Amino acid sequence: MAKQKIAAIPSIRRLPSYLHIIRQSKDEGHEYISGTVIAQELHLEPIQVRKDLAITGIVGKPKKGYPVVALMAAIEHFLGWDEIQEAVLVGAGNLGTALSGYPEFQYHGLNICAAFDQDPAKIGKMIHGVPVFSLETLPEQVRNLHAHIAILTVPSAHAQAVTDQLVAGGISAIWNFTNVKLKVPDSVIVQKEDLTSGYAMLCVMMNARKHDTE
Amino acid sequence: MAKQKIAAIPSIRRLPSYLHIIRQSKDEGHEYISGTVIAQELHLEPIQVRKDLAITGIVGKPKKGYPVVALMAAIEHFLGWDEIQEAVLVGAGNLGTALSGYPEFQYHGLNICAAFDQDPAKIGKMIHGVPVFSLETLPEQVRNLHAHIAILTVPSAHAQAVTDQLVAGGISAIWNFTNVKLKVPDSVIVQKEDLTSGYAMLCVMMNARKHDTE
DNA sequence: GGTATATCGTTAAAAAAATCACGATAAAAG
DNA sequence: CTTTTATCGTGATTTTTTTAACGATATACC
Repeated sequence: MAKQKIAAIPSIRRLPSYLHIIRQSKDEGHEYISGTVIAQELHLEPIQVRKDLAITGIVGKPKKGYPVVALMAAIEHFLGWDEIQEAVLVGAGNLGTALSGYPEFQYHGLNICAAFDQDPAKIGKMIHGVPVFSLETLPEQVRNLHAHIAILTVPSAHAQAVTDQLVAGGISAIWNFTNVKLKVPDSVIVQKEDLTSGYAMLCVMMNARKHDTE
Repeated sequence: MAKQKIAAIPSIRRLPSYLHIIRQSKDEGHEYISGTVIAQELHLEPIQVRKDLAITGIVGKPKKGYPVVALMAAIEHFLGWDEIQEAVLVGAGNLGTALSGYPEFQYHGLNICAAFDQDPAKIGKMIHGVPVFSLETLPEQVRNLHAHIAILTVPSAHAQAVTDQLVAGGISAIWNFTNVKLKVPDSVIVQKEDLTSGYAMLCVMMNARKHDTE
Protein backbone atom coordinates (compact mmCIF):
# COMPACT_ATOMS: atom_id res chain seq x y z
CA MET A 1 0.00 0.00 0.00
CA ALA A 2 1.13 3.55 -0.69
CA LYS A 3 1.89 5.85 2.19
CA GLN A 4 -1.05 6.72 4.45
CA LYS A 5 -1.81 10.43 4.61
CA ILE A 6 -3.39 11.96 7.67
CA ALA A 7 -7.09 12.12 7.06
CA ALA A 8 -9.15 15.30 7.01
CA ILE A 9 -12.56 14.97 8.61
CA PRO A 10 -14.56 16.22 5.62
CA SER A 11 -12.69 13.73 3.43
CA ILE A 12 -13.65 10.83 5.67
CA ARG A 13 -17.28 11.90 5.59
CA ARG A 14 -17.27 11.86 1.79
CA LEU A 15 -15.77 8.39 1.44
CA PRO A 16 -19.06 6.51 1.95
CA SER A 17 -20.70 8.40 -0.90
CA TYR A 18 -17.77 7.51 -3.16
CA LEU A 19 -18.09 3.90 -2.12
CA HIS A 20 -21.74 3.91 -3.10
CA ILE A 21 -21.00 5.26 -6.58
CA ILE A 22 -18.13 2.85 -7.07
CA ARG A 23 -20.26 -0.14 -6.07
CA GLN A 24 -22.87 0.90 -8.63
CA SER A 25 -20.17 1.21 -11.25
CA LYS A 26 -18.89 -2.26 -10.44
CA ASP A 27 -22.40 -3.69 -10.64
CA GLU A 28 -22.70 -2.15 -14.11
CA GLY A 29 -19.66 -4.19 -15.11
CA HIS A 30 -17.00 -1.49 -15.18
CA GLU A 31 -13.47 -2.46 -14.29
CA TYR A 32 -12.15 1.08 -13.80
CA ILE A 33 -13.65 4.35 -12.61
CA SER A 34 -12.03 7.76 -12.82
CA GLY A 35 -12.10 10.53 -10.24
CA THR A 36 -13.68 12.67 -12.93
CA VAL A 37 -16.66 10.36 -13.24
CA ILE A 38 -17.17 10.10 -9.48
CA ALA A 39 -16.99 13.88 -9.23
CA GLN A 40 -19.59 14.38 -11.95
CA GLU A 41 -21.91 11.93 -10.26
CA LEU A 42 -21.73 13.78 -6.93
CA HIS A 43 -21.28 17.32 -8.24
CA LEU A 44 -17.81 17.68 -6.75
CA GLU A 45 -14.45 18.70 -8.17
CA PRO A 46 -12.33 15.88 -9.64
CA ILE A 47 -9.26 17.05 -7.74
CA GLN A 48 -11.15 16.78 -4.47
CA VAL A 49 -12.16 13.22 -5.22
CA ARG A 50 -8.59 12.28 -6.10
CA LYS A 51 -7.23 13.89 -2.94
CA ASP A 52 -9.83 12.14 -0.81
CA LEU A 53 -9.18 8.75 -2.36
CA ALA A 54 -5.44 9.22 -1.86
CA ILE A 55 -5.89 8.85 1.92
CA THR A 56 -6.92 5.22 1.42
CA GLY A 57 -3.62 4.49 -0.31
CA ILE A 58 -5.17 3.58 -3.66
CA VAL A 59 -3.19 4.26 -6.84
CA GLY A 60 -4.92 4.98 -10.11
CA LYS A 61 -3.89 4.57 -13.71
CA PRO A 62 -3.56 7.48 -16.12
CA LYS A 63 -6.32 7.62 -18.71
CA LYS A 64 -8.37 4.87 -17.00
CA GLY A 65 -8.82 5.83 -13.37
CA TYR A 66 -8.97 3.49 -10.39
CA PRO A 67 -9.57 -0.26 -10.50
CA VAL A 68 -13.01 -0.60 -8.92
CA VAL A 69 -12.44 -3.78 -6.94
CA ALA A 70 -9.19 -2.57 -5.40
CA LEU A 71 -10.67 0.87 -4.76
CA MET A 72 -13.65 -0.52 -2.91
CA ALA A 73 -11.36 -2.72 -0.87
CA ALA A 74 -9.10 0.24 -0.06
CA ILE A 75 -11.98 2.44 1.13
CA GLU A 76 -13.55 -0.38 3.10
CA HIS A 77 -10.25 -1.21 4.73
CA PHE A 78 -9.55 2.42 5.57
CA LEU A 79 -12.95 2.71 7.25
CA GLY A 80 -12.60 -0.66 8.96
CA TRP A 81 -15.63 -1.89 7.07
CA ASP A 82 -13.87 -5.06 6.02
CA GLU A 83 -14.28 -6.52 9.50
CA ILE A 84 -17.56 -7.41 11.19
CA GLN A 85 -18.49 -5.15 14.08
CA GLU A 86 -21.09 -6.40 16.53
CA ALA A 87 -23.52 -3.70 17.57
CA VAL A 88 -26.52 -3.42 19.85
CA LEU A 89 -29.52 -1.25 19.16
CA VAL A 90 -30.87 0.51 22.22
CA GLY A 91 -34.39 1.77 21.69
CA ALA A 92 -36.56 -0.20 19.29
CA GLY A 93 -38.87 2.64 18.31
CA ASN A 94 -39.48 3.78 14.76
CA LEU A 95 -36.01 5.19 14.23
CA GLY A 96 -34.33 2.14 15.76
CA THR A 97 -36.47 -0.17 13.65
CA ALA A 98 -35.61 1.82 10.54
CA LEU A 99 -31.88 1.56 11.28
CA SER A 100 -32.06 -2.15 12.04
CA GLY A 101 -33.58 -2.71 8.61
CA TYR A 102 -31.21 -0.43 6.72
CA PRO A 103 -29.89 -2.72 3.99
CA GLU A 104 -26.64 -0.87 3.31
CA PHE A 105 -25.21 -1.64 6.74
CA GLN A 106 -24.41 -5.16 5.65
CA TYR A 107 -21.83 -3.67 3.27
CA HIS A 108 -20.31 -1.75 6.16
CA GLY A 109 -19.51 -4.64 8.43
CA LEU A 110 -22.18 -3.57 10.88
CA ASN A 111 -24.03 -6.47 12.48
CA ILE A 112 -26.83 -5.53 14.83
CA CYS A 113 -26.97 -8.60 17.02
CA ALA A 114 -29.47 -7.49 19.68
CA ALA A 115 -31.99 -4.78 20.41
CA PHE A 116 -33.22 -3.47 23.74
CA ASP A 117 -36.42 -1.76 24.71
CA GLN A 118 -38.53 -0.83 27.69
CA ASP A 119 -41.83 -1.84 26.10
CA PRO A 120 -42.93 -5.33 27.30
CA ALA A 121 -44.93 -5.73 24.08
CA LYS A 122 -41.70 -5.64 22.06
CA ILE A 123 -39.52 -7.77 24.33
CA GLY A 124 -39.13 -11.29 23.04
CA LYS A 125 -40.18 -10.31 19.50
CA MET A 126 -37.92 -9.82 16.51
CA ILE A 127 -37.45 -6.66 14.41
CA HIS A 128 -35.86 -7.26 11.04
CA GLY A 129 -34.47 -10.50 12.40
CA VAL A 130 -32.96 -8.93 15.51
CA PRO A 131 -34.19 -10.19 18.90
CA VAL A 132 -35.47 -7.58 21.35
CA PHE A 133 -34.48 -7.87 25.01
CA SER A 134 -35.38 -6.06 28.20
CA LEU A 135 -33.26 -3.03 29.05
CA GLU A 136 -32.51 -4.59 32.43
CA THR A 137 -30.24 -7.16 30.82
CA LEU A 138 -28.27 -4.51 28.90
CA PRO A 139 -24.87 -4.42 30.65
CA GLU A 140 -24.41 -8.18 30.89
CA GLN A 141 -25.56 -8.76 27.31
CA VAL A 142 -23.23 -6.11 25.93
CA ARG A 143 -20.44 -7.97 27.66
CA ASN A 144 -21.54 -11.45 26.57
CA LEU A 145 -22.12 -10.49 22.94
CA HIS A 146 -18.79 -8.65 22.70
CA ALA A 147 -20.63 -5.72 21.20
CA HIS A 148 -18.34 -2.73 20.76
CA ILE A 149 -20.86 -0.33 19.27
CA ALA A 150 -24.20 0.83 20.60
CA ILE A 151 -26.77 2.62 18.46
CA LEU A 152 -28.72 4.87 20.77
CA THR A 153 -32.28 5.73 19.69
CA VAL A 154 -34.09 6.01 23.02
CA PRO A 155 -36.12 9.08 24.05
CA SER A 156 -33.88 11.93 25.22
CA ALA A 157 -35.06 11.63 28.80
CA HIS A 158 -33.51 8.15 29.15
CA ALA A 159 -30.39 8.73 27.08
CA GLN A 160 -27.92 9.36 29.91
CA ALA A 161 -29.22 6.53 32.11
CA VAL A 162 -28.97 4.04 29.25
CA THR A 163 -25.51 5.34 28.40
CA ASP A 164 -24.34 4.67 31.94
CA GLN A 165 -25.53 1.07 31.54
CA LEU A 166 -23.68 0.76 28.24
CA VAL A 167 -20.50 2.08 29.81
CA ALA A 168 -20.95 -0.37 32.67
CA GLY A 169 -21.17 -3.12 30.07
CA GLY A 170 -17.85 -2.03 28.58
CA ILE A 171 -19.02 -0.46 25.33
CA SER A 172 -16.36 1.16 23.12
CA ALA A 173 -18.42 3.53 21.00
CA ILE A 174 -21.89 5.03 20.96
CA TRP A 175 -23.68 6.25 17.86
CA ASN A 176 -25.95 8.80 19.45
CA PHE A 177 -29.21 9.74 17.70
CA THR A 178 -30.61 11.63 20.68
CA ASN A 179 -30.16 15.36 21.15
CA VAL A 180 -28.45 14.84 24.50
CA LYS A 181 -24.74 15.54 24.99
CA LEU A 182 -23.76 12.30 26.69
CA LYS A 183 -21.37 12.22 29.61
CA VAL A 184 -18.99 9.32 29.14
CA PRO A 185 -15.43 8.42 30.22
CA ASP A 186 -12.67 9.49 27.83
CA SER A 187 -12.23 5.90 26.73
CA VAL A 188 -15.67 5.83 25.11
CA ILE A 189 -16.15 7.33 21.65
CA VAL A 190 -19.39 9.15 20.93
CA GLN A 191 -20.58 10.10 17.46
CA LYS A 192 -23.58 12.40 17.65
CA GLU A 193 -25.97 12.44 14.75
CA ASP A 194 -27.93 15.65 14.51
CA LEU A 195 -30.69 15.69 11.95
CA THR A 196 -31.65 19.27 12.73
CA SER A 197 -28.32 20.60 11.47
CA GLY A 198 -29.14 19.36 7.98
CA TYR A 199 -32.57 20.91 8.26
CA ALA A 200 -30.96 24.20 9.31
CA MET A 201 -28.86 24.12 6.13
CA LEU A 202 -31.96 23.50 4.05
CA CYS A 203 -33.75 26.45 5.65
CA VAL A 204 -30.84 28.84 5.19
CA MET A 205 -30.53 27.84 1.54
CA MET A 206 -34.25 28.44 1.05
CA ASN A 207 -34.05 31.88 2.66
CA ALA A 208 -31.02 32.82 0.57
CA ARG A 209 -32.87 31.77 -2.57
CA LYS A 210 -35.93 33.76 -1.55
CA HIS A 211 -33.94 36.94 -0.99
CA ASP A 212 -32.09 36.52 -4.27
CA THR A 213 -35.24 36.35 -6.32
CA GLU A 214 -36.98 39.18 -4.49
CA MET B 1 -30.53 44.23 14.20
CA ALA B 2 -26.75 44.44 14.04
CA LYS B 3 -25.05 43.93 10.72
CA GLN B 4 -25.45 40.47 9.20
CA LYS B 5 -22.16 38.67 8.58
CA ILE B 6 -21.83 36.16 5.82
CA ALA B 7 -22.45 32.77 7.29
CA ALA B 8 -19.96 29.92 7.29
CA ILE B 9 -21.50 26.52 6.65
CA PRO B 10 -20.08 24.85 9.78
CA SER B 11 -21.42 27.74 11.85
CA ILE B 12 -24.93 27.26 10.50
CA ARG B 13 -24.77 23.57 11.31
CA ARG B 14 -23.86 24.33 14.91
CA LEU B 15 -26.67 26.81 15.51
CA PRO B 16 -29.35 24.18 16.23
CA SER B 17 -27.26 22.64 18.99
CA TYR B 18 -26.82 26.07 20.56
CA LEU B 19 -30.55 26.63 20.34
CA HIS B 20 -31.16 23.39 22.19
CA ILE B 21 -28.86 24.37 25.06
CA ILE B 22 -30.30 27.86 25.23
CA ARG B 23 -33.86 26.55 25.39
CA GLN B 24 -32.86 24.28 28.28
CA SER B 25 -31.28 27.23 30.04
CA LYS B 26 -34.43 29.28 29.58
CA ASP B 27 -36.57 26.44 30.96
CA GLU B 28 -34.33 26.39 34.02
CA GLY B 29 -35.27 30.01 34.59
CA HIS B 30 -32.07 31.75 33.45
CA GLU B 31 -32.35 35.15 31.89
CA TYR B 32 -28.85 35.26 30.43
CA ILE B 33 -26.45 32.68 29.06
CA SER B 34 -22.80 33.26 28.19
CA GLY B 35 -20.85 31.88 25.26
CA THR B 36 -18.56 30.30 27.81
CA VAL B 37 -21.37 28.23 29.31
CA ILE B 38 -22.67 27.11 25.92
CA ALA B 39 -19.14 26.12 24.92
CA GLN B 40 -18.61 24.08 28.08
CA GLU B 41 -21.90 22.27 27.53
CA LEU B 42 -20.96 21.27 23.97
CA HIS B 43 -17.20 20.91 24.40
CA LEU B 44 -16.42 23.75 22.07
CA GLU B 45 -14.29 26.89 22.35
CA PRO B 46 -16.05 29.97 23.75
CA ILE B 47 -14.67 32.13 20.96
CA GLN B 48 -16.21 29.83 18.37
CA VAL B 49 -19.61 30.06 20.01
CA ARG B 50 -19.42 33.86 20.12
CA LYS B 51 -18.37 34.02 16.46
CA ASP B 52 -21.18 31.70 15.44
CA LEU B 53 -23.80 33.62 17.38
CA ALA B 54 -22.59 36.87 15.84
CA ILE B 55 -23.98 35.83 12.45
CA THR B 56 -27.50 36.02 13.87
CA GLY B 57 -26.96 39.67 14.81
CA ILE B 58 -27.36 39.12 18.55
CA VAL B 59 -25.44 41.40 20.93
CA GLY B 60 -24.36 40.20 24.35
CA LYS B 61 -23.59 41.98 27.56
CA PRO B 62 -20.18 41.91 29.21
CA LYS B 63 -20.09 39.81 32.36
CA LYS B 64 -23.58 38.33 31.76
CA GLY B 65 -23.69 36.93 28.27
CA TYR B 66 -26.67 36.89 25.92
CA PRO B 67 -30.31 37.44 26.89
CA VAL B 68 -31.84 34.01 26.32
CA VAL B 69 -35.18 35.09 24.90
CA ALA B 70 -33.65 37.48 22.40
CA LEU B 71 -30.94 34.99 21.53
CA MET B 72 -33.42 32.23 20.79
CA ALA B 73 -35.44 34.63 18.68
CA ALA B 74 -32.32 35.72 16.78
CA ILE B 75 -31.26 32.16 15.97
CA GLU B 76 -34.77 31.13 15.03
CA HIS B 77 -35.16 34.15 12.81
CA PHE B 78 -31.79 33.59 11.15
CA LEU B 79 -32.78 30.00 10.37
CA GLY B 80 -36.28 30.99 9.30
CA TRP B 81 -37.69 28.86 12.09
CA ASP B 82 -39.97 31.65 13.25
CA GLU B 83 -42.31 31.04 10.32
CA ILE B 84 -44.38 27.92 9.75
CA GLN B 85 -43.21 25.82 6.81
CA GLU B 86 -45.66 23.29 5.39
CA ALA B 87 -43.98 20.01 4.51
CA VAL B 88 -45.03 16.69 3.06
CA LEU B 89 -43.57 13.37 4.07
CA VAL B 90 -43.03 11.00 1.17
CA GLY B 91 -42.56 7.43 2.32
CA ALA B 92 -44.35 6.45 5.53
CA GLY B 93 -41.98 3.63 6.51
CA ASN B 94 -40.20 3.39 9.81
CA LEU B 95 -37.88 6.31 9.15
CA GLY B 96 -40.70 8.50 7.88
CA THR B 97 -42.84 7.59 10.85
CA ALA B 98 -39.99 8.40 13.21
CA LEU B 99 -39.51 11.81 11.60
CA SER B 100 -43.23 12.62 11.64
CA GLY B 101 -43.24 12.02 15.38
CA TYR B 102 -40.05 13.92 16.13
CA PRO B 103 -41.17 16.37 18.82
CA GLU B 104 -38.45 18.99 18.27
CA PHE B 105 -39.71 19.89 14.80
CA GLN B 106 -42.52 21.91 16.30
CA TYR B 107 -39.90 24.32 17.61
CA HIS B 108 -38.46 24.61 14.14
CA GLY B 109 -41.55 25.78 12.35
CA LEU B 110 -41.83 22.51 10.48
CA ASN B 111 -45.40 21.34 10.00
CA ILE B 112 -45.81 18.00 8.31
CA CYS B 113 -49.27 18.36 6.86
CA ALA B 114 -49.52 15.19 4.77
CA ALA B 115 -47.79 11.87 4.21
CA PHE B 116 -47.71 9.70 1.10
CA ASP B 117 -47.13 6.00 0.66
CA GLN B 118 -47.58 3.20 -1.82
CA ASP B 119 -48.92 0.72 0.71
CA PRO B 120 -52.76 0.51 0.54
CA ALA B 121 -52.81 -0.64 4.17
CA LYS B 122 -51.41 2.74 5.25
CA ILE B 123 -53.44 4.99 2.95
CA GLY B 124 -56.31 6.66 4.77
CA LYS B 125 -54.75 6.04 8.19
CA MET B 126 -52.97 8.58 10.38
CA ILE B 127 -49.37 8.48 11.62
CA HIS B 128 -48.67 10.78 14.55
CA GLY B 129 -51.70 12.79 13.54
CA VAL B 130 -50.66 13.12 9.89
CA PRO B 131 -53.01 11.72 7.23
CA VAL B 132 -51.50 9.27 4.73
CA PHE B 133 -52.47 9.59 1.06
CA SER B 134 -51.81 7.61 -2.08
CA LEU B 135 -48.67 8.52 -4.02
CA GLU B 136 -50.81 9.03 -7.11
CA THR B 137 -52.23 12.25 -5.67
CA LEU B 138 -48.79 13.64 -4.87
CA PRO B 139 -48.31 16.46 -7.41
CA GLU B 140 -51.76 17.97 -7.02
CA GLN B 141 -51.70 17.76 -3.22
CA VAL B 142 -48.30 19.43 -3.01
CA ARG B 143 -49.78 22.26 -5.02
CA ASN B 144 -53.03 22.47 -3.03
CA LEU B 145 -51.34 22.32 0.37
CA HIS B 146 -48.76 24.94 -0.60
CA ALA B 147 -46.08 22.64 0.75
CA HIS B 148 -42.61 23.97 -0.02
CA ILE B 149 -40.61 21.19 1.58
CA ALA B 150 -40.67 17.45 0.97
CA ILE B 151 -39.10 14.92 3.29
CA LEU B 152 -38.05 11.99 1.17
CA THR B 153 -37.86 8.62 2.92
CA VAL B 154 -38.88 6.21 0.18
CA PRO B 155 -36.78 3.19 -0.88
CA SER B 156 -33.87 4.21 -3.09
CA ALA B 157 -35.36 2.53 -6.14
CA HIS B 158 -38.31 4.94 -6.19
CA ALA B 159 -36.46 8.08 -5.13
CA GLN B 160 -36.00 9.65 -8.56
CA ALA B 161 -39.54 8.87 -9.77
CA VAL B 162 -41.06 10.39 -6.65
CA THR B 163 -38.77 13.39 -6.97
CA ASP B 164 -40.02 14.01 -10.50
CA GLN B 165 -43.57 14.04 -9.13
CA LEU B 166 -42.57 16.51 -6.41
CA VAL B 167 -40.95 18.78 -8.96
CA ALA B 168 -44.10 18.55 -11.09
CA GLY B 169 -46.04 19.66 -8.04
CA GLY B 170 -43.83 22.73 -7.69
CA ILE B 171 -41.83 21.79 -4.61
CA SER B 172 -39.09 24.22 -3.49
CA ALA B 173 -36.85 21.98 -1.40
CA ILE B 174 -36.27 18.29 -0.78
CA TRP B 175 -34.76 16.86 2.40
CA ASN B 176 -33.37 13.66 0.96
CA PHE B 177 -32.84 10.67 3.26
CA THR B 178 -32.19 8.23 0.43
CA ASN B 179 -28.70 7.46 -0.83
CA VAL B 180 -29.61 8.57 -4.35
CA LYS B 181 -28.18 11.75 -5.88
CA LEU B 182 -31.41 13.28 -7.13
CA LYS B 183 -31.64 14.99 -10.50
CA VAL B 184 -33.65 18.18 -10.10
CA PRO B 185 -33.89 21.57 -11.85
CA ASP B 186 -31.60 24.29 -10.50
CA SER B 187 -34.57 25.98 -8.87
CA VAL B 188 -35.08 23.09 -6.45
CA ILE B 189 -32.90 22.85 -3.33
CA VAL B 190 -31.80 19.41 -2.17
CA GLN B 191 -30.31 18.68 1.23
CA LYS B 192 -28.95 15.16 1.37
CA GLU B 193 -28.78 13.46 4.73
CA ASP B 194 -26.22 10.68 4.83
CA LEU B 195 -26.24 8.57 7.96
CA THR B 196 -23.32 6.47 6.79
CA SER B 197 -20.93 9.42 6.89
CA GLY B 198 -21.39 9.70 10.64
CA TYR B 199 -20.85 5.97 10.94
CA ALA B 200 -17.66 6.31 8.92
CA MET B 201 -16.40 8.90 11.41
CA LEU B 202 -17.21 6.57 14.28
CA CYS B 203 -15.29 3.72 12.67
CA VAL B 204 -12.23 5.83 11.89
CA MET B 205 -12.15 7.11 15.46
CA MET B 206 -12.37 3.54 16.74
CA ASN B 207 -9.51 2.42 14.51
CA ALA B 208 -7.37 5.37 15.56
CA ARG B 209 -7.99 4.53 19.20
CA LYS B 210 -7.15 0.89 18.61
CA HIS B 211 -3.83 1.72 16.96
CA ASP B 212 -2.92 4.19 19.69
CA THR B 213 -3.33 1.68 22.46
CA GLU B 214 -1.58 -1.14 20.61
C1' DG C 1 -17.76 55.40 44.59
C1' DG C 2 -13.81 52.69 43.17
C1' DT C 3 -11.87 48.30 41.74
C1' DA C 4 -11.78 43.68 40.16
C1' DT C 5 -13.67 40.51 36.87
C1' DA C 6 -16.19 37.93 33.41
C1' DT C 7 -17.58 38.40 29.11
C1' DC C 8 -18.16 40.46 24.67
C1' DG C 9 -16.58 41.65 19.92
C1' DT C 10 -13.03 43.07 16.75
C1' DT C 11 -8.85 42.45 14.33
C1' DA C 12 -5.03 39.43 13.49
C1' DA C 13 -2.87 35.00 13.11
C1' DA C 14 -2.91 30.08 12.50
C1' DA C 15 -4.71 25.87 10.89
C1' DA C 16 -7.48 23.24 7.90
C1' DA C 17 -9.56 22.40 3.62
C1' DA C 18 -10.32 23.20 -1.12
C1' DT C 19 -8.53 24.40 -5.44
C1' DC C 20 -5.10 25.36 -8.91
C1' DA C 21 -1.03 24.44 -11.87
C1' DC C 22 1.53 21.29 -14.01
C1' DG C 23 4.62 17.44 -15.00
C1' DA C 24 4.27 12.40 -15.60
C1' DT C 25 2.28 8.47 -17.74
C1' DA C 26 -0.34 4.92 -19.70
C1' DA C 27 -3.81 4.15 -23.02
C1' DA C 28 -5.94 5.22 -27.35
C1' DA C 29 -5.81 7.08 -31.92
C1' DG C 30 -3.64 8.02 -36.15
C1' DC D 1 5.78 4.07 -34.17
C1' DT D 2 4.39 8.69 -33.05
C1' DT D 3 1.10 11.78 -31.43
C1' DT D 4 -2.76 12.91 -28.85
C1' DT D 5 -5.39 12.62 -24.77
C1' DA D 6 -7.45 11.64 -20.30
C1' DT D 7 -6.21 11.07 -16.02
C1' DC D 8 -3.31 10.73 -11.97
C1' DG D 9 -0.55 12.71 -8.14
C1' DT D 10 2.47 16.25 -6.20
C1' DG D 11 3.55 20.70 -4.54
C1' DA D 12 1.96 25.50 -4.44
C1' DT D 13 -1.82 28.66 -3.76
C1' DT D 14 -6.09 30.28 -2.31
C1' DT D 15 -10.04 30.14 0.42
C1' DT D 16 -12.41 28.90 4.46
C1' DT D 17 -12.61 28.02 9.20
C1' DT D 18 -10.77 28.05 13.68
C1' DT D 19 -8.15 30.00 17.24
C1' DA D 20 -5.60 33.61 19.55
C1' DA D 21 -4.80 38.37 21.34
C1' DC D 22 -6.60 42.14 23.38
C1' DG D 23 -9.17 46.40 24.25
C1' DA D 24 -13.89 47.73 25.82
C1' DT D 25 -17.56 47.47 29.08
C1' DA D 26 -21.21 46.34 32.13
C1' DT D 27 -21.79 43.99 36.39
C1' DA D 28 -20.60 42.55 41.00
C1' DC D 29 -18.13 43.20 45.02
C1' DC D 30 -15.79 45.81 48.48
